[in-house]
Amino acid sequence: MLGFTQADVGLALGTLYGKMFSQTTICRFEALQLSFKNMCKLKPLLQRWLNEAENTDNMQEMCNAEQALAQARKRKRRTSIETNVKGTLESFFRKCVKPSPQEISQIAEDLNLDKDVVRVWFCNRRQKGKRLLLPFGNEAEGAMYDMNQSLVPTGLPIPVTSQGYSLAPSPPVYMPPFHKAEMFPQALQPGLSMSNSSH
DNA sequence: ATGCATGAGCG
DNA sequence: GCTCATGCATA
Repeated sequence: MLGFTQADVGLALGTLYGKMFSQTTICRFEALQLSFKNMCKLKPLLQRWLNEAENTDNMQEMCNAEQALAQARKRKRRTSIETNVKGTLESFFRKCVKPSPQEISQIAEDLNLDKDVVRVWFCNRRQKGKRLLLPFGNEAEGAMYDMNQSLVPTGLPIPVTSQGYSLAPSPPVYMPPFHKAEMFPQALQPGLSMSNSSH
């Protein structure tokens, strides 16, 4: 509504509070795709920015990129994994969310991929499953990760394989007492939705 | 908007 | 090596 892009906002947060953020992070914030903790941390900053943006005329300055794109080409190039290979990785993931280094090597060999690519894939896959689904343990996946006994003081027997991951997550006896709308009400208010109204 | 990657921090 | 916050590069 205010005519700012996600990149604009990320940049403005930098000149405004010192800490800059990328378009990616702003996007993921809007889509509620960050961890709960991460969302809580960023919300106040974005809240403040929004107040500023609504009550200020001259904000354009802050949103002008003057980034020094003098990046040394050190970063590894993004490897693109074929969709059928991704499917195979997914099936491995369903069997075991946290394979041992040996198992990773085995999988990497089977799929003709670099060991580190497979390792990072599993890291990212776990993170992806965790960030959104954990708070709303309805669709099974999120609860699969850190089933610490500390959450279940009754000492329920949780089946765990020799690798240390649980195969059959017993239904959480502690239903999270909150919902999306209660956590980030402003994200659902029609007046604040930032859907692109152009093109 | 999202996939693969980096790096800090923690054992 | 893992998690977690974060982002470059690309779909």
